[in-house]
Amino acid sequence: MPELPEIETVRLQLTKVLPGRRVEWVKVLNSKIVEGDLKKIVGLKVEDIRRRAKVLLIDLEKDLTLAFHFKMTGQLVLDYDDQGKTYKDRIVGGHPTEDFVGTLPSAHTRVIFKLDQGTLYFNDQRLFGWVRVGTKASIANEKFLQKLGPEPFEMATEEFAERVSKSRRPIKLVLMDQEVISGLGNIYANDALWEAKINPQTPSNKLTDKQLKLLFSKVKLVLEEGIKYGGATAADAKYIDLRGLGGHYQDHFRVYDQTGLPCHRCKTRIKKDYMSGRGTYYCPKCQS
DNA sequence: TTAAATGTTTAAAT
DNA sequence: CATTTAAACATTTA
Repeated sequence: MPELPEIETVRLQLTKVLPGRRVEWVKVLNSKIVEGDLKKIVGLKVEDIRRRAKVLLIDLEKDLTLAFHFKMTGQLVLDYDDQGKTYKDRIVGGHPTEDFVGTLPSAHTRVIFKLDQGTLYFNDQRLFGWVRVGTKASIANEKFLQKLGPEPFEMATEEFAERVSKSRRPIKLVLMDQEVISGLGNIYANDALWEAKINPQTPSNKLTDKQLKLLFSKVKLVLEEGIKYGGATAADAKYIDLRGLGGHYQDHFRVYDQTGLPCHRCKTRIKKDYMSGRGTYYCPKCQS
């Protein structure tokens, strides 16, 4: 599920309660998604929680780091008081499913981290995600993190323009290319292009300086808004209002998942095509 | 029954 | 070599 804003939302939530907690034990329910020996972190205290692109990083004592990638359906649920078993005692983030509010561990729980206070569950129904453990440096040096392009909020406009305009590929695919700019996925790429009035098929090297500059500002705008609203919880509105958890960016989608609805600018119906197998939403009039 | 889903990797085709 | 598309991963839901 998650893109940069959804992971950032989880990070902000966990930062409130996780630092200082000690790991009592770890139980791996599906070893397929785990790399490294999670036993290494037993007895260690959580020090910091970071994010790089769509990867959540939990730093512990002894210079160790846990790295989580949620891919399409990963989620973290922290039952922070061990009060048990209702959503009232939980922090949830990631792909919204009934696991947020049901009994844990669930059928999709892959790893359980028992803390001195609270329990953290990593759930992932499709098993695309992963959890890795290693020294801070070894995690940072892994191929996946190594290849990532700059963070949108740490990149200069000129750098964005230079990296993006180097490619002849369609701009939407370039925005989603984590080696060019990291953190954008299908929702925010679609929405940023609508904001900038650029057709998703436009070859990146055909964009004018003006368009590149505008696009970069819109990229940051939609990401900021995603973070402001706590990320997107997709169409599963049933999980949104329990505690105000799960995020509300879906109420602010520009074009993503808006097929057939009127464009907010010109009322033309939003169209859906496919690019590289991914749903691509745009206004055929103002993004022509 | 078929299609699609907020992601990434790999192989195969252009 | 650059680029593109499709398939793969595994599961659920419309």
